[in-house]
Amino acid sequence: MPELPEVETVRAGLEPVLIGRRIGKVEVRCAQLRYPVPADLAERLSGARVLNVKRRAKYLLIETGRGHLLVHLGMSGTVQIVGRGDAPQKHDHVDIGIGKGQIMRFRDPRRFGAVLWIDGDPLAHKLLAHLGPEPLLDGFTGEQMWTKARKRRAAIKVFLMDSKIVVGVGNIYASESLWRAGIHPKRAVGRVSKVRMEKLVECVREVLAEAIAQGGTTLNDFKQANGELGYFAQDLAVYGREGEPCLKCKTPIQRAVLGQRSTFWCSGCQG
DNA sequence: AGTGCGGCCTGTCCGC
DNA sequence: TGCGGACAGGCCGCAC
Repeated sequence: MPELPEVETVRAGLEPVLIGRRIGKVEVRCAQLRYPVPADLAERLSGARVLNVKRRAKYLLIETGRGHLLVHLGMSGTVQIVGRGDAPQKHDHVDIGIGKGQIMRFRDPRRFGAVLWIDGDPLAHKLLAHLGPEPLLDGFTGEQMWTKARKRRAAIKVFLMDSKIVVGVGNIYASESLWRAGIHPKRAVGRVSKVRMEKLVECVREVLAEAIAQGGTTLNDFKQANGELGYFAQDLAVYGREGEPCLKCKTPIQRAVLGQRSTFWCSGCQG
């Protein structure tokens, strides 16, 4: 489910609730996620104070006085703040007591997500150490993208979704950004000019920022930390619109599978 | 080194 | 109504 805007929306929702709270009871009902939830999570976490709620790529990093709790939402994960009396449902795998009768609850039907503990510097962790730049920060530039694209033949859309190139751009926002930039998703990345790469970087930034402003994209099950839905779905120009008219030129939107993922584009606007 | 694919899971929807 | 298959927002690890 969640790409960067969705994870950032969750982060922003958790931040004011969690900072300063002391972690209480930790209950792991199902430890078989993408990676096993550490057996000693409760003993490491219980009693720790939350200092910060951070994000790197699509990873949530909850900083405590003892270390970091890493949460990844995978395809179907949500994190909700609920009351202690709120009975867990089938896929509510991890509950973390946060005081004031509240629980931070991790739900993930498909179990592609992760809940891990990190001692020391989280950026040195194996999962985070080799990630590319954050798309909304200065390290993400057309120049840098263009340089990395030299002599590569991969499709620009697949390249854009490579976390070593840039993080956080998933399947929805890759199609959306390429439509805005007027670049065909199948174009070999080594044949995209520097100028068009700069345009693409600008479009990625715009799309992500607008999606964050709308609270993310809810297609099926995405929810913000407070249970609200995300409203960017109504602003999607190509994703999920196969056969419908392009918003700019009325050409029917095309769909194909690229790198095993559904890809949407307008053959009129994207050369 | 770059590329392409299998696999991890459950739920939903569609055609027969 | 039931059943098989395709598909779904992510991403690691492995072959070539």
